[in-house]
Amino acid sequence: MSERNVRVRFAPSPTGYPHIGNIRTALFNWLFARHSGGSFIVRIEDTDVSRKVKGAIEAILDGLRWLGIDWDEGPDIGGDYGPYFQSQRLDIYQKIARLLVADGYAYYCYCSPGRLAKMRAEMAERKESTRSYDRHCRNLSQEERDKFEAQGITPVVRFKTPLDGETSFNDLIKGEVTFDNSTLDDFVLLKSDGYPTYHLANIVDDHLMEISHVLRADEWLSSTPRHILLYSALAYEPPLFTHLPMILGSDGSKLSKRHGAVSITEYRDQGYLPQAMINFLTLLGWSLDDRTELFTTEELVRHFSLERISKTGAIFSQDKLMWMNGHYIRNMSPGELREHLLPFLEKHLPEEVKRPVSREYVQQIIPLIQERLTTFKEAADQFAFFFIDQPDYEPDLLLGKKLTREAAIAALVDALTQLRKLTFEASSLELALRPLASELGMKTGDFFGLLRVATTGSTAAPPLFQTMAVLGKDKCLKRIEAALDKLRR
RNA sequence: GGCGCAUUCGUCUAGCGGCCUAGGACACCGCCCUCUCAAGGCGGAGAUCAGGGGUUCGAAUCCCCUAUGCGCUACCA
Repeated sequence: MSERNVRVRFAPSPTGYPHIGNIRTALFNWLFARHSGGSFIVRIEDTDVSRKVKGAIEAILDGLRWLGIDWDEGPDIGGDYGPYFQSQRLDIYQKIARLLVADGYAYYCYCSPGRLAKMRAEMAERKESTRSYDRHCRNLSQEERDKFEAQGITPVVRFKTPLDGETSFNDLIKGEVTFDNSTLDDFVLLKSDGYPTYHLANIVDDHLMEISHVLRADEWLSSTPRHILLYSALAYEPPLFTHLPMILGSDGSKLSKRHGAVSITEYRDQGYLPQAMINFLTLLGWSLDDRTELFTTEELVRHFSLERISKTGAIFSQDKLMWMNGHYIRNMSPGELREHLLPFLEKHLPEEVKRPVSREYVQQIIPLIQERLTTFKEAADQFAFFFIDQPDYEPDLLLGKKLTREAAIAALVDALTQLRKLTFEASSLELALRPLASELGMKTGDFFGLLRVATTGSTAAPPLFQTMAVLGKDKCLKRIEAALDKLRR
């Protein structure tokens, strides 16, 4: 097996949005494939008809594409091992299920969902250690079977799990894991609607598609002995298993919607960079050493190794993601940043702002906002004052803590007369305004603070003179006049 | 309940018997820079390595027990 080429797969189920945890699994598979020069395959596990969600496949694939994760075989591009939709491989699973029954490794079960539910309820009530199928149909006589068939019941196919012995396997990160067969139940292989369960389809396809390594989430560890048993019943050679630590929510349980955004597309829409997501997600469960944590994708591919995947689940830290995203934004060229930012501004700036948003103008504000950004969507709100007509704020904001109304008015009036005479460049603005502060008997900080609120509507903004220069004389004078109005009212 | 996996600063992690009086990063606090906010620089606080037994000259690192957490326990994946 180890001599074989690396062939790994990402096998999402189209039952919802592209969950961050699933995407991370895809990412690890992809990194491993690219690192070892193997193949990365996408296979759609659409065997649950009732839970199928329209548009889910495209959303998942889009998420991967956005991150730059590409595949060598898959639903859209095909490949030598297709089809890559399990719903198109039903005949294969059915044939193998029949084979398993014929060989005595599986059997037909006619139990109704109702009987099963009742049985489990009773078991729970009696506090029995086992809460799974009671093997009612495991040893049905031909006669009994005929009776059920005559009633028109479509059976499911169940695996005939060995009653004793144990099953163990060597997980590449967990090591040797052993289960008593007696703790395993006779799980369903083929449902009554003719679709296979995960267990059957997974094993059959991994074998047929010559998958060499299975890297999947930790939650699968418990079903691995069933899979091993199936491989052996089918006389297939099992792949190498690696169970990945899970991504957890802030309370330490499996990351889910109640923890906040869990779909990769939400992060895209909030204005996170693919590079930041890749870097961050990889570090949730993998590390190179004791200090490196900023990686390009190429570096990740170069260094990635199964041995350095950690064993424990990791809590998803929004804080660190935001820091990392800010880091990548700061490292962009102004032109790149502008192109990334523009669509977000178009979409999220207040309606009153004329569209299309001016590229040249955005180019001008980039140097002022670049180091202040953490996400693009946030920029549309935080720096809207650059675009709108008049910022909206409470008059008291102009006064701050120590300024009296009279002093503020006097300062703004003087500033206005000075400003009217000036050309709006950062240097000339500073040259005129700095002395004015002392003439007014104000500290520069207080005076500039006042002007900052008047011109931007906020106490926190990029450097004042540059901001005013970009805003332009006309806008600044109008805003200061408006500020005076607020104070006099 | 049963089975399985896990357990190092609040969080992500380094550590695979002596280099550890446990290193880095995010977050937090302070200082510097400074017109505010950031960014950046410097510094600080923060983990008796879940607890208890062993093994060893020596254990965060190996073994056992306990506790806790998480996962699985569907005709879902």
